[in-house]
Amino acid sequence: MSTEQIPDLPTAITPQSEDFARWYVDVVRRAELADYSPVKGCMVIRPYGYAMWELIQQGLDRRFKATGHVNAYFPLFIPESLLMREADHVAGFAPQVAWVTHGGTEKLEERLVVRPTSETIIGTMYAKWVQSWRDLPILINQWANVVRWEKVTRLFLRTTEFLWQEGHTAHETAEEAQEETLRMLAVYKEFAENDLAMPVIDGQKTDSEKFAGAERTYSIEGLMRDGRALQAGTSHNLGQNFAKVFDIKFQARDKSLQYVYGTSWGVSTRMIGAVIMTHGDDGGLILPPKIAPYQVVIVPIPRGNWKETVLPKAQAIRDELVGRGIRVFIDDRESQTPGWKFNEWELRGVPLRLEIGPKDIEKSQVVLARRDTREKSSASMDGLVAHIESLLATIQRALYERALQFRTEHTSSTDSYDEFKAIMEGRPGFVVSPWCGSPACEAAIKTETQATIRNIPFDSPPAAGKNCLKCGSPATVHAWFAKAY
RNA sequence: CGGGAUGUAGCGCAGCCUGGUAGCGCACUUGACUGGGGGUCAAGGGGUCCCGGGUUCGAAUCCCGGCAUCCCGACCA
Repeated sequence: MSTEQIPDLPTAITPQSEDFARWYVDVVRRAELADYSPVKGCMVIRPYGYAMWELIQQGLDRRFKATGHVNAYFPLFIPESLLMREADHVAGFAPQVAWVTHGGTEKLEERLVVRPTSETIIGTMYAKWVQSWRDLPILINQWANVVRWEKVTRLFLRTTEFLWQEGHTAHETAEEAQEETLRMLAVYKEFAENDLAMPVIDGQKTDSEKFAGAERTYSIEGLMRDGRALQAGTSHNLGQNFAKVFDIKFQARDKSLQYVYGTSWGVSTRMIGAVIMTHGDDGGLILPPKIAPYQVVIVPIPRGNWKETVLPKAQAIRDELVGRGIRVFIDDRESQTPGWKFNEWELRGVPLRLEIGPKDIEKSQVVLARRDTREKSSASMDGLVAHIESLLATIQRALYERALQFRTEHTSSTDSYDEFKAIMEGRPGFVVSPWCGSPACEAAIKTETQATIRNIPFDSPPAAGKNCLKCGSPATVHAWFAKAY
């Protein structure tokens, strides 16, 4: 079996090195993942992009169910008085909510907000549903859209309306709530690494970056190919904050009246943006097989009476692959040449392309082209399905390894602020540095370098004996800094 | 909300300085030949030149006002 490297060809896409932001938009639009809409700040998720979201949903939903959660649906509208109850929550979200003031022509007695997140409305319902410790825990997830009136929007990363899931749980004890918070963060990490092939740093957010109304916030953070970090998921331990405000009380085993301990956790369509920027190259999108709408695209080579010879063979292969649960598309359009299709499907990130023509049929083989390595090789028809299955698994693994290597190469550590500043100006990425825990130092670093603390990883090295990067006083932890989206 | 730029065919742009029939590339339609890395030829369709006002015989072009979008900063999944 011979292997050859596919030659580079110019695409309609701005190279990453020239302008990463533009590369990103070019890819999203040319790959037909999403498009701008006439509505300010809102995008249309096109079928190809939505198929990715459906695969992400399936992967996560299966994991949520496996950890005991069930799905439900709560209203899109939240009365003003509910949103306003929790002080920190109000301060965090009031500036960016959309208001509904009229129903038809009539002015509403009480304004409604379009949910920016659902802690308040769900908390209100939990107060009705919980009386006894026997009613706990409540483990509910919701797949929904939310609206946040952001000033700046970017396709998938930050739009006025976006799709997400939000889990909201209520527990008997603080320990249980903390376990749940960390359990779901671990689910996110495992999903990101296994299905998205995106290595992430899991850890705790600093106070200044934590969710409005939470006691503790945790996140997973990925590193994009331009060296900027992206928060890909968050999990919050709400303590008893919302329980006290919404009066979610239960009678405990010792007959006393107690407030529940809450958590909430979410990931959004932003994950699609994360995948694009973790794996993509100048040829366009590169999709991990597990979330690729088409894992294999078959391009039949139209020659002579190909419809009688090549096409049936391609269809037979397709049927066999589909029978094994592989997502396959035969691109038998006559309006495009094979070369055009090769480029198109590479641009759209399909992990594996299968070419089959008269020459292959003579030799009882096909040609396989990997998107990640851009290698082409021939493969025998015998055992083809098993070969493709193993290749897809190899690609999935290779993408993760490549992303992990990129992150390792773009992670440094320093105790010196001068060096820190130099790194942030030059080759960006994660920088691990000792920090005293003071919000003032954190804020000063952000102002001076644009870098923020992404989180404090669970496996962060001990900081005993170290001094804070910024102020020089004794450090309490090693924090992971980066410029972020 | 501050600083900068840009609005011309679906997309990317030229034309504007120096006013005179609205163009180019890609895409699209029809047909033929093609087809193993973005094919060739032929024939076509498509315009509120962002909006409003002004100057002028005549405005995409000059002047005034507005709006929108994008980029850079402060807020964010």
